[in-house]
Amino acid sequence: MKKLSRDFYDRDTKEVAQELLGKYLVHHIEDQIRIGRIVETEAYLGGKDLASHSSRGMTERNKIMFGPPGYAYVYLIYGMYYCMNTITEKEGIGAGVLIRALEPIQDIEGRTQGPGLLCNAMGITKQLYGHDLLSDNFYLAEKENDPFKIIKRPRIGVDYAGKWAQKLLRFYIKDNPFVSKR
DNA sequence: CAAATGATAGGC
DNA sequence: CCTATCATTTGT
Repeated sequence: MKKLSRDFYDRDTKEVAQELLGKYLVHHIEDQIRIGRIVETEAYLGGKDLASHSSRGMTERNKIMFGPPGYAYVYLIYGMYYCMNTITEKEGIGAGVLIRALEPIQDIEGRTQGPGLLCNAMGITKQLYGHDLLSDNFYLAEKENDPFKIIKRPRIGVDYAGKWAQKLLRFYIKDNPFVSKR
């Protein structure tokens, strides 16, 4: 499988979010290789996007978002679940793409239809915070040639973000059963 | 609909 | 320093 290059992430966040659909998330754990196909993403912009952690400036938690593209931003939410993002665009922007759902491909146990569940099933924890996605044990890989239709919807669970909550920054593969409900 | 559960951002 | 809040999930 072909690893995605740094250049892939160094582009407009909305484009990266859409093109991430269908690609593979690969995590080597000891002698296992866990692989999931990305079926749902959300774009989190830098600057004024109130739904993004980066909208209130750089903090101890989100500073990795302001770094160079192609790194993982993993954080704990609601005290019990991890969420994983990939950093996009140039250093200093603070943008990224949240991986919301995966289709299990290999060595995956449990459900993957939701940001918290998928991290659990993939074995993603905060030890992968700031991890380079071009490394050998944790990376994203190119998709096979199989076409699908992309649906655009408002993001989920970000009602507090005012008008930003209604923007069409959530993307998923049409008719894929592994996309999260709601 | 509410609880579980802990890091953290922002107010004091 | 304190505490309301949160890019969630599950069960009643």
